[in-house]
Amino acid sequence: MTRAFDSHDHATCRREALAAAEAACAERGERLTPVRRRTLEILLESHRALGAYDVLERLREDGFGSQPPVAYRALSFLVEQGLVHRIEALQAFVACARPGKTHEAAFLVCRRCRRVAEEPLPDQTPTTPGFAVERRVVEMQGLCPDCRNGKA
Amino acid sequence: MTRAFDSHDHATCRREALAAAEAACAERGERLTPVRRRTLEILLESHRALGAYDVLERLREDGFGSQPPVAYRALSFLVEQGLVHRIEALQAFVACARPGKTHEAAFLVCRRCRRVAEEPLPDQTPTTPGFAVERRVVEMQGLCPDCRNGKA
DNA sequence: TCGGGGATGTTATGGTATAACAAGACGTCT
DNA sequence: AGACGTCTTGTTATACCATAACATCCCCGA
Repeated sequence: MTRAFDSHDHATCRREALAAAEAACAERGERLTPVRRRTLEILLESHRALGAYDVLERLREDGFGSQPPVAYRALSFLVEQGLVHRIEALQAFVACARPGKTHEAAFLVCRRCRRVAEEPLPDQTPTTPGFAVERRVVEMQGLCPDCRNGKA
Repeated sequence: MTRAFDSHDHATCRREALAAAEAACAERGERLTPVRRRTLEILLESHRALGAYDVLERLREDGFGSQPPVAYRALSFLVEQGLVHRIEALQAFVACARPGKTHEAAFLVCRRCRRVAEEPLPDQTPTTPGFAVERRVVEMQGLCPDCRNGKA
């Protein structure tokens, strides 16, 4: 499922992700309201990480509120539901490649095109006795195949 | 060397780290100027991550410049030299626990007290064919032993 | 002693994020 | 239907994080 860097049928990819998101929310009794849904759609248009203000601009164009909390709230909701991930090193957000269940993942982040692929996180990650790990941030920054070849 | 969460002789810990930093700079022909040295000392006072503006305030009190670039430039230099690490998830900086050679590390980051321990990074981290990893960000967020016990 | 490069300082500005409050939508209980 | 509580959306205002651009200074080598 590291489709971010591979050519694939993106229309289907998007449609499936949206359907999975709807199913996940329904199952949990959470509401995928218009702003939230549109925010997810915006992120699903590409496998790229977008800043909150990029998302906000798109939402404003679509007639939603134009102030930062509008975008941050929708993004927070989607992150809580595991439908979107925050890429710490970019301070940006990317749609989840495997929605449906909340999960942790490692990310391959292209510094040039900002596309992000998701990989499974090893069971074992470094720790030290007595430290209670709550969240694991694993991000590999570098160049994706296309950007290495100057294709993108 | 995960001393951040253990009691230890911190005066010695600090002194050794500073000596190692001086040695590293000397060897490379880099200049550990007064602002840079003071910035490192400030971070070495604790094993906690400090924001750039916290550092700046301390520098200003000590008679250095009071504008953000003063702190950011010193921090950038120290990060380049491997004497300080940036914690992406906190947008903050912590003195390196093993100065002397530039290296990558995994970090255990306490969300309550902001103390940070450094652990070796596994040789193997997730990737995908064709992706050229340039930098690895591995940060475990959670609660340190003291904060779990309400001690700190 | 005259450049020249690097370091330091400034002003100004831009990007990221949240607190606090007002108003609206919606289910539900009576 | 109407009253209530909760969740959601929207606003204003503000705080925090970061860097571009330019002036000055300092030190070293020619």
